[in-house]
Formats: sequence, C-alpha cells, structure tokens
Amino acid sequence: MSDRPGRGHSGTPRRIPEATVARLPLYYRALVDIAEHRISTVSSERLAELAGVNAAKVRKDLSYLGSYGTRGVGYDVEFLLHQISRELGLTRDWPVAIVGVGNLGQALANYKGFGARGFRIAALVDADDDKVGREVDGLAIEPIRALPEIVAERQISIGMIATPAHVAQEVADLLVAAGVRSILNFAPAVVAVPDGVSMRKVDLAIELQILSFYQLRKGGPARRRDRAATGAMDVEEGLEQGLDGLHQGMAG
Amino acid sequence: MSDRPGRGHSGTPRRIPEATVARLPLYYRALVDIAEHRISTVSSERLAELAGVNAAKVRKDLSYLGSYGTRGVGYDVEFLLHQISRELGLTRDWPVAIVGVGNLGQALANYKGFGARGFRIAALVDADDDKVGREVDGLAIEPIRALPEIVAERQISIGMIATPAHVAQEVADLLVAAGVRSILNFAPAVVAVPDGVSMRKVDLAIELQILSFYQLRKGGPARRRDRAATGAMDVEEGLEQGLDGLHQGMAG
DNA sequence: CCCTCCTTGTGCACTCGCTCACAAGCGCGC
DNA sequence: GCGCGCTTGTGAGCGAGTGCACAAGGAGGG
Repeated sequence: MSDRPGRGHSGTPRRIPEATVARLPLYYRALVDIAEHRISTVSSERLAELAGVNAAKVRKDLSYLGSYGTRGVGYDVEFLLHQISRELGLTRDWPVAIVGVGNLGQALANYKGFGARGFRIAALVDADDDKVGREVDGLAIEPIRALPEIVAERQISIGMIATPAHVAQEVADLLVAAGVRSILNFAPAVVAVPDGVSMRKVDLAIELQILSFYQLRKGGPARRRDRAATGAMDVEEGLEQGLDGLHQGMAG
Repeated sequence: MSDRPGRGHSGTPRRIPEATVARLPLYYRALVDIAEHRISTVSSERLAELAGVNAAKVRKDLSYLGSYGTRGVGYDVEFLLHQISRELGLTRDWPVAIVGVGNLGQALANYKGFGARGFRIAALVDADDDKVGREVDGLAIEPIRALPEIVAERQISIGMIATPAHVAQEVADLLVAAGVRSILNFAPAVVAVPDGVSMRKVDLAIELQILSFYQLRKGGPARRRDRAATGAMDVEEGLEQGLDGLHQGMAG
C-alpha cells in the first residue's frame, strides 16, 4: 500500500460521485459479512455478488477511494473495510435526535441496527407535553423547546423527522436553527433546507405507489396468478427448509 | 430495479421513464393539497414549487401521461389528479402483507398513511409462534407457513419484508413462491428476485451513512458549530411561532 | 375577428452514470 | 529470472435524465 499516486494530501483525494457514495454502505455491509467468515481477501466479482451490483462498478467505485486492490489477487478485506469506514465516518460517534415520538419515532428509537454503526440515539423530542418524560428504550422524551440546548450540549449532528407531514417543515427549520446540518425526513412532505444542510427522505407511501405502478403494467392485482416460468419450482422446493430456518432466525 | 419498464407492450400509450414514475407520487400529493384548497387550476410552476422540483421537469413528466394541460391556463386539478391516480393504480385496492412483526413491522402496521391511498394491510405474518394470534391494530398475526393460502385468498399483491437481515432472502423467496410480484424490503440485506418481480428497498442505516459521509466533508461532528451566515436569524426568529404551531399540530 | 398575453409542450445540448473491453501489473511456478 | 494466469484500474462509448429556451396554441379583451 504505497502512498497514493497523485496528490497525497490530507484532503479529499478525488471527488466521489454521489451514486458511488450511495453504494459504499453496501460494500461496507458485504465486507463485514466477509470479515466474519475469516476471509482475508476478496475479488471485485465476489464483492459485487454480495453487494448486489456489477463487478466493473465495484472496481470503479473503489478506485475513487484510491488504488487499494492488488492486481491478480483482489482487495484486502480488513484494509478495505477500514478505508470505507473512514470515508463514511463510521469510526466516529454520531449522536442522533429523533423528533416526533409516534409509532414511527418509537420504532426508530427501538431499532437496533443503528448503534452498531456508530449512530446513537441521543435524544427523543416531541411537542406533546403528555409524552414528555415517558421513556422509550431507556431514553426520556424531552420537550421540543429544549432542542437548541440538546443539540448544542450533546453535539447532535443528525436529526430525524418522524412527525406528521404538516409540521415537517417547521421541525426542519427548528433543527437547522439549532445547528443540525444533516436531516433524515420520514414525513410525507416536501421539506426545504438552506444550502449547507443535507436532507434525505424516506417515504413509504411513495415506494408503495411506485410498486403499484409497475404491478399495474404486469396485469394488475386481480388477474389470475400464473407461475413465473423460470425458477418457480426451485423456490417452491426450498419452501420447507426455508420455514425451518425462519423459525430459528426470525426474531422480528 | 430488476424489471425493465419497457417490456410490456400491453397498451401503454408511451413508455414512462423510471425517474418520472418516481415523481408522480409527489405531484399526486401536491395536487391533493391543492384540491383541498378548492383551487381548480394549477400551473406547472406552482405545482413544481409544491412538489419540490423544477417547472420544466413537471411539464415534461406530465407530457408523458398525455397533453392534459391547457396552454395559457395550466392544468385542471381534478382531472390531473384523476389521471395520475389511474396511472399509479391508486383507484384500486392493494392488499399488503407484512412479514416480520417486530418493532418496524408493528410501526408499519400502525401507520395510517397507507390506507388513504388504497394500500390496506391485509395480513401480518411472523415465524415466531409466540407472536401468532396477538393482534396489532385489530389484525391478528398469522404463522408464516400459512403465507401461500393468505396470499391467494386475499389477493395480496405487495409484500413488505420487516424481518432481520439474515432471513430476508428466504422470506422474499417465500413471498415470490406464494405469488407476490411486488416487494418492499426494509431489511438491511441484498435480496434477489426473479424477473417479473419488482423489488424496492428502504434501508435506514444506509441513509444515515450517506448523511454522515457528507457531514464529514463539511467539517465533521466535533467542529465548533458556527451559524450559517445566511438565513440563520430568519430561522431563529421563526422559532417561537414555530413552537406554537407545533404544539397544536404534532400528534406524533 | 384579430391581437396580445400567458402557459404548455418539446427539441437540443449537456451532464452524469453505467458497461464493456482491455491494458497494466502483481504473484507464482518453473 | 521469466513467462503465465489472474484481477485490478480505467479509457471510451452509450443511454438516461436534466434544464434551457422557444415555438405552439388556447383564452379573453377590444
């Protein structure tokens, strides 16, 4: 791993395309799996398979980070894992605040998949005074008027909006005013943020509508279901053993 | 996504680009808002503003559906609403099955935003026999081995995977084998489906990692927070009234 | 009936991302 | 030491999506 050819400066080596950034977490996840199997080297082809993308894309994506592979051999799993972690900021602690502790907010607070990657729920905030003081997963719900102090004192960098749609913009404004620069919006509403603030949105209803669009073009929901010609029997034969596996594994 | 949008030549007037399909739900939502205000006509510019996109894009997107506008006037709100509803299949009933009734599955089952658009939770399925029989939001949890009958009898067309990652592929196979052709995957795992089955995924951890990537490039989480030069005071002045509004509106 | 105003619909140029194909380069065996 | 096989890294071509700018064309007033 000799130093990168070209500018070996502490800043960004190259500009990483947005599409690549969105795939880095997939590679990260695949690499964690591989590392757990005590495998020390992985090819772009194998990594592509595990991440559900194509091999050329993997190579090009990884080349944006630097020349971390060895021709004829592949990528060192641990080293690549470290590089991607560093690039994504997964070596740090990222305190997160959840605004709106309804169904979704509670589910997010209880979700165990975050902490492992360094995303730690550091605050639960709600405007409903009846909810304030209640605990969810060991964390007390706090009033939204305390947001500025909470954000400042706990160094909160990411805010999640899990409120009804009609207050999403107000909540976003409050988060921005408090100093939050990254927002993940779960409310089904268009939310604008000023320059310098990142916003991503997750909208379940939209995903369903996209699915229903394509399902319509397949013959609609009422049409008689004919087996897909390819692979139907394979899947069906795997059904029994699938059930066995599920009973052990699926904890919800 | 796995299925190519262009393949079915069953009477589609034009092929609608995938990017446009993904925006139709935004227009739909904006139009519903407009219709509630008793406004009968809307321009592409106004619609763009409400949907959070650019006006030329709105016009091009809508032109794929047909020439539904009137030059010099705009679009008829009710008519356009009807056309988009029809295109997205929102005039129909779409029974949905949720597999995996943990935190996320329960939150999805309780979420009220679906039914209004025709997406009705018709089944809750889990592999854990201790959960079977319990009710969530008035719907009993059923054993996963009953999935084939459930899907067939209730005409279920969409399946949501809300299980742990390591069983997501098995659950997807079971859904496909049972006849489901549209899947929304919430499990943080790569899931492959055969041709003819649509799959979309929602991964909260990935969204957070993307946010943290960009936040790192802004100066990182530990840096002292300096107010954004532009607009900071405006936002802050709006803070008090924002709180007032929130107390009335935010029900969580 | 015509003219003007307004907004739609779209041709065009540009950017971004994807895929292919292949040269470059590393390790290993002979 | 040398070639051989394997895998990376990347240049080039291509297709999708975006935004501009403008022609096309209703509506309404004079």
